[in-house]
Amino acid sequence: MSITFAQKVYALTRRIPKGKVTTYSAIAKALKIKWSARAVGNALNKNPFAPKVPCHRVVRASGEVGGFASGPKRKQAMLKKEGVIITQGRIDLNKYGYQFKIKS
DNA sequence: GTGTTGACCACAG
DNA sequence: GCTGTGGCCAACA
Repeated sequence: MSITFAQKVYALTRRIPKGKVTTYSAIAKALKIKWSARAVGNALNKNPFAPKVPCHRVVRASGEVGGFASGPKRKQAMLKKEGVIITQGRIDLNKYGYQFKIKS
């Protein structure tokens, strides 16, 4: 059984440290498909690993929480609980923006 | 196999 | 800052 794109997304999402957030683009980049954040969102949307994969830690490149299955409100509250300060529905990617290690 | 949809991003105006 | 356009990917009908 080969590792699929979605599997990689889940693996990386699970890797996100607490109190930090990442963007779909960041994950896409880590997967070498930076031009396809859509596929990342699609994989997370299905999110078969719902409780295992902290999809709420994944936000848009603009810092907006974007959309979530259980409602963005729900995710924002959780992020805030983790220590992420959200302002006007946005997250300071400058401070909480987590970046995956990308091999050259 | 084709067409549409989707939790998107980047660029131009 | 917003709108419109083009683009890639995966999954579903």
